Amino acid sequence: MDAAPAPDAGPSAAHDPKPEAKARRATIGDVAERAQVSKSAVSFVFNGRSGVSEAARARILEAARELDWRPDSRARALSRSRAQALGLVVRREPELLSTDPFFPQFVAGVESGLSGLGYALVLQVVDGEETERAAYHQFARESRVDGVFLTDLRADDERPAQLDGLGLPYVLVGPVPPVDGRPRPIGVDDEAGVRRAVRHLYALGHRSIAHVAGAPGYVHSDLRRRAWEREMVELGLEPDLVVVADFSGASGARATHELLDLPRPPSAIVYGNDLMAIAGISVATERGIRVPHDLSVVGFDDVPLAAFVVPPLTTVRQEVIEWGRACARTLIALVEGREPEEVRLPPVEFVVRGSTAAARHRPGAAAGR
Amino acid sequence: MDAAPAPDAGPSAAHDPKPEAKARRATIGDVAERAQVSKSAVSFVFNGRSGVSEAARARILEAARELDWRPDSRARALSRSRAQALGLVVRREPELLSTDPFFPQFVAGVESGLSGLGYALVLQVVDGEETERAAYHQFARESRVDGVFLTDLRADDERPAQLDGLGLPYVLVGPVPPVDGRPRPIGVDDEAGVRRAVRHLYALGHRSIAHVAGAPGYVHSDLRRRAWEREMVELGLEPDLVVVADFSGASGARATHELLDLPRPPSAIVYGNDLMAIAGISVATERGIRVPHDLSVVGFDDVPLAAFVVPPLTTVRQEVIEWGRACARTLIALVEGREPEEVRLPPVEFVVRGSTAAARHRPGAAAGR
DNA sequence: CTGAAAGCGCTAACAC
DNA sequence: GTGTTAGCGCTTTCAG
Repeated sequence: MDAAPAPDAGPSAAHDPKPEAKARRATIGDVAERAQVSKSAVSFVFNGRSGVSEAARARILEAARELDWRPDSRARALSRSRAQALGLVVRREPELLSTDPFFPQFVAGVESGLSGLGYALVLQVVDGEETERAAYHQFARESRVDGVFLTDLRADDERPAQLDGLGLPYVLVGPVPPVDGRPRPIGVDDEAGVRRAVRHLYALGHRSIAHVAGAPGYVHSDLRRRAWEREMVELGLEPDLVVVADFSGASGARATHELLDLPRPPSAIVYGNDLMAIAGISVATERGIRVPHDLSVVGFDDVPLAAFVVPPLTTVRQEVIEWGRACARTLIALVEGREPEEVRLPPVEFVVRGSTAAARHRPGAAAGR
Repeated sequence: MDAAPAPDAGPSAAHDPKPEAKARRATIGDVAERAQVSKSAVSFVFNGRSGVSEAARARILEAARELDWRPDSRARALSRSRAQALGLVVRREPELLSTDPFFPQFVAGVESGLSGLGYALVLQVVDGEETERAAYHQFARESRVDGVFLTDLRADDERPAQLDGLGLPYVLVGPVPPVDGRPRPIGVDDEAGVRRAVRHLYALGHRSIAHVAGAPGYVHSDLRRRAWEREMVELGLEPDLVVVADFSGASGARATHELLDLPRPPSAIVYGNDLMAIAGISVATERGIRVPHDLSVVGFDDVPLAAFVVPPLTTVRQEVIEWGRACARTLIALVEGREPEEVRLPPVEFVVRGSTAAARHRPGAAAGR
């Protein structure tokens, strides 16, 4: 208590970051001066433009290093009329947020696509349609970002039209059917994954294969459901055992009960995601139905836990990180007015683990022919 | 091939957002003109400062609405010398990224704390120490953000010192012991959760309680481990059964094998997180050891799946969203030079499910006394 | 209470 | 090749 006006007053959570290093941050002018060149020369060097002699260039780089100077992103953004940032608006129900394997992986992929290109990723989490719309509006009107990723597309999604109106470039992320006049969507082939799952079960002798669908209205839920339907039909089976759930564990449990309560329960279930599948296994086990002996189960996503539940989950895996990277690169090309490279993503992978097995012949079950 | 220089050339994923609406975005000048006032009047209104008559104020708001104008964040950032953005650098190994329930929830919480305050969240995912350091450096030197969240603190973490050097404000996120001269950390009481888990098992008659620790070097891993140790000692038990893992499912499985291979395997295991615990259950089951009949298991995190595995996992839950919100508010106060409010987070919750049960008296097991 | 004017730090024409 | 200069759109003194 002897240091008079103590610079650090009070036991707060605050942290005052000016011990004395409040020395004005270097600017492009300082660098130019130190390197004996004009500001534009410095600018040119840091923007990869020609027109600076090798000698000057070396001095500039050296001066910048000595001053630890980097172009101020705010000033740069203002004068280039570009934010140098890309936006991602995530709309999620609380329960799904921390379960969804997509979001973190996608973000990681996007980052790796952005890396070194001078773009930042601006994230916004919203909880409803209204706030979602407002988020895009704000991104655009405040020039926070130069473009956005559109994920979790819904049937009749209004966001593409909204963004067109706002003049904000975007990439459609997901297994979305292309629409003329719209940017081509970037996504993996969910359909192929589901079809392989159904065929796999068929090959194991299953003829009564149910589907627990994800939240309706989302393109990826509906697509997975239709893929199941189509494959069933192609195999000559009736696609009648479907329960609509919402991707949550609770809904998966509920749907499973519903299916198992049927007079003729299915011998296999294809779930719209792993979370529902794992909940389904839990429900079956609880009811004394052994997986995979009495019931085969397939998930979708291949969450890291999938390999560690009992029994290990047979599921469909996508390379989400790769996917995010491709989206980032495409969006950058887009906002910079360049032609994006053709995107070619690895196909989905069908991962067979312990939750699927040969169908047991149950008397009374709808066996083949 | 007849439309000469077609404005939309090629079947690309690109999307050109200028159908004609390239109408120059409104600026503060347009609003001022329309409202018959000066630019500063508009600025004052949008910054909540007094000095504008009610009439003028109303006209300004009306004009802004008509023009759909919002202050340009880039220009505002430049003139206020503030980015109006907060940064989060996430360093994660690929496998853990999509499993970790913390990250998405924390982000959601931060967003809800930011909401309406005009700050954006800038995210960066990095994969190593070097890129991590570079990320903070870049955030600071380019003035991308006004402050950052520091998560996943490590013992002897160099980031606080780095950020002090860079003059970038931060909040420490986690169950970190406070250090004088540093901003007070914001976190929940991991220790209490682990201690409750151990006491719970003790009350069930377990005397041989092992711990599978998370990645060493992280404050939260070490804290959980020490909490287990301390509680064991207080209960008069020997804290000798500990295996160091790394939070991944694979490591949890390995650690579990190791413990079960012991001549006198534990009757209960407290894991550093749910993922390892679930992998542990899987391993035990595989080996013919029934959970909870032969082995009790406790996790940490309460991932959404925890309730749906077989058996449902007894675990410790934290209110991560609430936590993120508090961090956001504190950091904003910090960067704005205000005194942050005292943070009071809800205590951890111990969730008892089906993976713990009374200890079975095994002959030869180290029973009480 | 209102208006004019000087920046914020950088980019990009445009002369030299 | 290199330097000069005028903005980018907003905030914020400082006169009126």
